Amino acid sequence: MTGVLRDPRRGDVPRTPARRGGAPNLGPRAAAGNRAALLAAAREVFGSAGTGAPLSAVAKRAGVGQGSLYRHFPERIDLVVAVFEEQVVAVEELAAPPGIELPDLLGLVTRHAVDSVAFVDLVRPGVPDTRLLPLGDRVAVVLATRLDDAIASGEAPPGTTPDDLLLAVSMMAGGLSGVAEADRVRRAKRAWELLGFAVRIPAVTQG
Amino acid sequence: MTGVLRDPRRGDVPRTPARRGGAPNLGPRAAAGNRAALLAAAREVFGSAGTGAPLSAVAKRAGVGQGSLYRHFPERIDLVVAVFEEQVVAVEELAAPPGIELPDLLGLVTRHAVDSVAFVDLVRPGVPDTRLLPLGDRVAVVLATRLDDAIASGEAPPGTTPDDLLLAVSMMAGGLSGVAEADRVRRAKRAWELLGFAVRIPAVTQG
Amino acid sequence: MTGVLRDPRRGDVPRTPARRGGAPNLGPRAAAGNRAALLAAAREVFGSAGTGAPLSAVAKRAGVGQGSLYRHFPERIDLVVAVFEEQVVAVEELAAPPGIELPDLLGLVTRHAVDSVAFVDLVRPGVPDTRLLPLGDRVAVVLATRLDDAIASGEAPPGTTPDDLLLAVSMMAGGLSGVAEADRVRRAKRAWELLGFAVRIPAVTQG
Amino acid sequence: MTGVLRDPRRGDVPRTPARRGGAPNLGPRAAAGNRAALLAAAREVFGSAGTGAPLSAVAKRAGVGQGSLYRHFPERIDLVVAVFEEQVVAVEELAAPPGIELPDLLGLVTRHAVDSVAFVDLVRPGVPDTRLLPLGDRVAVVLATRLDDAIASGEAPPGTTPDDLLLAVSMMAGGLSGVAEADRVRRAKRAWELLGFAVRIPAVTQG
DNA sequence: TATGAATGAGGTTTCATTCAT
DNA sequence: GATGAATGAAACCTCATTCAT
Repeated sequence: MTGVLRDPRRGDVPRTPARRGGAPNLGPRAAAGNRAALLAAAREVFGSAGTGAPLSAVAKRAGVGQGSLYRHFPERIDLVVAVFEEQVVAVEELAAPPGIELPDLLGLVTRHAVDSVAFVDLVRPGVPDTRLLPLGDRVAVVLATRLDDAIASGEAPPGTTPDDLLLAVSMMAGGLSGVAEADRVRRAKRAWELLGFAVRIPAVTQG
Repeated sequence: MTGVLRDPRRGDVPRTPARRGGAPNLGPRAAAGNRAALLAAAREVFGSAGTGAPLSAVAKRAGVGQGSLYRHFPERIDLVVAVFEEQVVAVEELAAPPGIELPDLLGLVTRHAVDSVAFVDLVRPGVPDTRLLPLGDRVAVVLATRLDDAIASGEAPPGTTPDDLLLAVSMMAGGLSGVAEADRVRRAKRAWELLGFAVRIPAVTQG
Repeated sequence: MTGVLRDPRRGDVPRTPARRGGAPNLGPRAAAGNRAALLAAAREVFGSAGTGAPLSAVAKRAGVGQGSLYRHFPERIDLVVAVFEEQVVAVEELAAPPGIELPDLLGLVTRHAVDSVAFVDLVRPGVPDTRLLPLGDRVAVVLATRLDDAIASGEAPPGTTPDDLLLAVSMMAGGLSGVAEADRVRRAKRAWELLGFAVRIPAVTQG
Repeated sequence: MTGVLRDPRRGDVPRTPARRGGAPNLGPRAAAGNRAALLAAAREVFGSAGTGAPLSAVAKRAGVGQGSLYRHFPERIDLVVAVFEEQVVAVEELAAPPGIELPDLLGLVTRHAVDSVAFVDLVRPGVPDTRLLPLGDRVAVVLATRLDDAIASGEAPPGTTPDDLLLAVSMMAGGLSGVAEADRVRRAKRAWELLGFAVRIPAVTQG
């Protein structure tokens, strides 16, 4: 009862009860919906303000209490990873059928980059956290499977290595950073032209 | 008694977020077991982190939902009282047979104090809640029954009053607060020496 | 500009300017006064709520912004140490003149304990932070200088060691914890009687 | 460029709280030197932590009071502009003599990008502040003067427009973001290869 | 009745900005 | 003109408590 330097947030200090009107507690049924809402909100917030955006903004946009955000995603990185994971999965799924070619894959990646400033963070090496690297690797693996065909058909420059693919993606994304929404697609297309890659950018985000 | 509080940041988080039907709801049959588990968990958590420890830690350690904790113990003080009650009962039971003497009783109380930082809360007057006082009184009553004999046999200083007994107990406990587990027993023994009381500390908590 | 997982508090997120009416900025001249006010506030807040009390309460009671508190005392322990340091210095100063005896020193320590629940934290070993130990040691050193005389004159029990002095102090303080203000002095006196020490408790805190 | 941001929690704290007359106030004579120190500090801090880094870190690294920073650069953007301006001037000066070619200019720009994460902010359009655009334009103007010669000599791809030059620069910078210091030059070189430009990167920042 | 998720108040800490000296 | 302290808004995170299932 008289501990020195205990965690001060735990202790003799009386807390006032929570819950005094406000949003109703919808119970556990809201869990899945809340998680989805948080992901969607994070996608938008991170997309426009970067992955360092205030988490309180994410919670607010999701219409969810701060505590719920932390229950689902205890650390910022958990949320970041979850957001990127969705996009990586989308790329992997797109690559599943055999007829898909590199321009389609680059196109989807480009679409994600156009929709979210934060996407660059995924494909660049040297990132501080270990859980992002595997995601970048997964993208690299998928892209690499179509590289030889693309070079053969002139849709990628000869001499392109798998590493170059990720470099090219981050360069394309770099060309978008700070660019107004309306100009992004045009800039992205020109970036790929300068790099000598063919791309087919879908109209809307798939998955 | 060790490692009671795991990193709380990792605590309540659902690993598989929308998993339905996680732990089996045993219904009413679990009630008695849950109550016991909560008490045991509270004894350990309060023992190492004080009676102000997070209740979520108690529920987690008991392997019980938060709601169940609140059903059994609507307020924090209910849980605190229940935990102390166990110890008081143990003292009373120890005192039942006629051959038991003051050093045995003080020894058991000391054992409780050594095992739990929170025990001081019980034996000191002026505590914010009124339900702790009767518990302290019950201890006082039990101890007082053996006081005269103890004085007569030199196991307590002459002139000791019943009030002094509780004061001495809280002094002994004060000498323990903040002391590492390993040193507690030694310190407790020296404390009783300084006070001039004989004690016989049992090896493990009885009851 | 697009760093992943930078410290989120530093970044692209626009901040709104501070300073919109409120307390006037009195300039650096307020520094010394603020520090003193913070110390006084901490003494009171820690004294009644323990050293784990909310720092915001300290800042508020001092009439000082949160930021100023952190400028002067970047971590909680800095404030705790500063508060205790004052009391230790007071004991050391009291001990300076030759005529002072152990009962006077114990009396001052008792006065501090009576005035502040938190004082126990200082004299007990095993405390998590390394900066508190030296303060406890300083008290021990001062008290030890008068121990032999005190034993010789019957003001301390024969066989008392310097270590016992600190144990006795924390026992006395333990006897006070949770006790209402009005009863503290009486309890402290009785505690010292039980321990067999003579004390002379001053009427008000010196220093 | 390394270890720019010391632990901020230890930062502005007064070690000796009430010490009067700490650093000597040199008065107006310090003005020019302070401005230069602030610029140098900002270059390093922004270079490693981005243009959103704490201004207090800049002031501290410059060894200058917070107030002085605000006197010289009332808003963050003023400091950002001033930092970039230096680099633009360096490019312009490099371009002054007639023998200089596009690979030299791109090389200098690349050097700046390699040395500073924040350089991307300059060459991308759509940046929130209007005062960065002119700087980007000045770079564009300078680069454009050598474009035709570069195309003619095969040092730039045929069909490159002046706009493409800035896009290419921001792409190269995008390829660097988040990359460890040691790998930057290698990545930058490969980026220019993918883009089909010749560059001559100087060993150290000029100007 | 048990479960476990939701909520939000309140504590901590940082940092942009102002201002007396 | 320089200094360095003050201020407070806002972000972070925890945890007591409620409530749908």
